[in-house]
Amino acid sequence: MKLADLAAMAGVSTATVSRALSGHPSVSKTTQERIRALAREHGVRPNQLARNLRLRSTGAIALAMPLGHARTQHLTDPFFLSLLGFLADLLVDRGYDILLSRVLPENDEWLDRLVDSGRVDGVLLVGQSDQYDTIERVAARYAPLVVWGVNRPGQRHLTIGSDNIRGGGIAATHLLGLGRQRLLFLGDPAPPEFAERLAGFRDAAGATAVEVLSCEMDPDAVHAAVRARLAAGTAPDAIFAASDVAAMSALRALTEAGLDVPGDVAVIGYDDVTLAAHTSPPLTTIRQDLVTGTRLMVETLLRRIAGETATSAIVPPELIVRASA
Amino acid sequence: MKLADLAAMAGVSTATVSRALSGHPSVSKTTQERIRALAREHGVRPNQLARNLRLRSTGAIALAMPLGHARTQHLTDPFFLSLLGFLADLLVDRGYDILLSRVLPENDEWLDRLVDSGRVDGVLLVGQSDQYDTIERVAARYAPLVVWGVNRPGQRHLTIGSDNIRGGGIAATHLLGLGRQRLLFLGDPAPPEFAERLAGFRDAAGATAVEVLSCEMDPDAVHAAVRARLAAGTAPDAIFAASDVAAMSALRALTEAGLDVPGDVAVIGYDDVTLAAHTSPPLTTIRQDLVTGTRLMVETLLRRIAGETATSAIVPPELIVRASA
DNA sequence: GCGCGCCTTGCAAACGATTGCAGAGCTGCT
DNA sequence: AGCAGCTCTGCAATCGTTTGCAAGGCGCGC
Repeated sequence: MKLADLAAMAGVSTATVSRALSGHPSVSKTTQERIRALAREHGVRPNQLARNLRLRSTGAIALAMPLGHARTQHLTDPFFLSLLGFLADLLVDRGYDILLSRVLPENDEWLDRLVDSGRVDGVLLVGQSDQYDTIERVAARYAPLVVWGVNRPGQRHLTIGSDNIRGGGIAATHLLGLGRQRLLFLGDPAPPEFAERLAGFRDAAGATAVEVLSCEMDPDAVHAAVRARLAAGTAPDAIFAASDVAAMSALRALTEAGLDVPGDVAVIGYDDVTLAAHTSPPLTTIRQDLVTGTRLMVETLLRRIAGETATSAIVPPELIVRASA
Repeated sequence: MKLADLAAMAGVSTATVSRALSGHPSVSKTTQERIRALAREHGVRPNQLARNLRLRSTGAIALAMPLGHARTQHLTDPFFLSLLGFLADLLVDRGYDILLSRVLPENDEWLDRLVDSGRVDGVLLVGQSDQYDTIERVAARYAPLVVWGVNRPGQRHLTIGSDNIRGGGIAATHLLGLGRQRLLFLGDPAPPEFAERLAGFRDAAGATAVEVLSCEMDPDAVHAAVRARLAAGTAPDAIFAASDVAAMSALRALTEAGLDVPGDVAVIGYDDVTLAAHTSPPLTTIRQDLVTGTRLMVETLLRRIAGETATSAIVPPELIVRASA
């Protein structure tokens, strides 16, 4: 049932109906009441699509995770899911809906399509993956875009993220403090955030060599990689995993190989997902403060939507010492 | 940049541009190529809103969780989040976007607004909460609506869900088999799925009395409720929690009270969320098969969108025995 | 009695796409 | 030459709102 139908029934124009329903002051109290009552009675609900088209605003925010590197990584990834959960709560509280969008960057148009589709008022991206240049290009012409990820010097697009270099450094320092000497970085060093974690790790390791075990971030792939590595020769005595999920796969592979954690091998993860506190042994990890981070993302985005200025921000990572290292 | 602009540049009508971009056979190869090239060069991307309005289809599915009972329950709830993850993967694979929608049922219009907004081609609901009647009413006039929840005799709306009565029964049987006598059901018995779990539990308990500790499903509330109950008098020797999250809160309260699980009190949860395997002790629980469940939801919904018939379905629950009971 | 201003309401133009129908131009056949 | 038939393109309506502008009706003051 559309406004025009109601207008016909009420014997007025659709213009009047529209104004009555939106409480426009220029329509008389009596007509307003009459139309309101009629609308309730017949269950009239304006088509949002038409409304959005006319108003050029939608009340929706797009949320996407570019899966450039890890095609196999799914939305079921715990880190993404909890980020999503926090963001969803915050946005819903502010009256926005969330468009969870399809992103498989087969070409460099995906982000253009998203921002130009007219379906959303702003875009939130989780991770830059291998799409840094695309994001940079689009951000130059489209303001309401905020990314969870790394911030490089001279970067144009707004990011909120944890200090990955620092986080990597903290991990290395902690492991060295435990007297570990054969350090191994586990994960895909290609995505920017992981690259920074590795860089910070190497930096703080100083003279101590860092072995890199590069693999896809999918749990089975990580598990297989670690198992192969353990079969290949002298085990490391410390593993710094690029994510908690990777760390958990490592834990499993180590246990299966009969190695004790942290006795034989210390393991440290990244993210502090909810699960990390419950693995056995409980995972020592570098926490990303998602409560603060997601709040900043939403605030920054809303500021940009309102046409105000905003800046990137970095939330400090924190070492959470549990039992695995 | 809209089609009309491109049309002006190319010296043709917007009609031709539209047809060229959509590969309509009635526009000549040469014009098609020329317009395509021009479009690429100037980054023309059709406004989806206008397109959807005209076509009366959107390529998006709404996903919502009515929070009638548990106002405090957030989207960060692990069960909802993993359901969301599975659904998102499935829908995205089929080319649909997901509109994660604001649902706070302050009145009984929320679902009408969602289906009449024109923004989605179909609606997926997680849980019926206290909105059973509303859902029933809307389903009578709106076909593409599928709900995760309970199925009652004579129900009109399509549901996919696990057999909660059976699940409750399995829990009771297992606990009685362990020789437990003082059974306690923990959770809010109001939402239909929880009510059924309790009913099945009671039924299978037979002559053995079942105490009900009713509380909000928010973790802190559950924890407080269990603590108060333990302080109040003789502890139960078995707890059946309405969800894994509630079970985990119970675990914490029991440990704090110096009780051993499962020595003093056996604990059994519901859902088998990822976390359940990693609590200490690992949680015995009733698994809901989400892989099958979500696949059925999506298939059923797509069938309804296509105008075909479809029926409700029930996936069997399964007892996962770990260490807590 | 007339004109001014106020209160309501309606007309019609947006918003930006898609598509049925008609017509323009061309070829080819008789 | 004339006409049928085919290929391509454009006109204009349509989807369902919102809103600037203008106008109708009415009261009131002079």
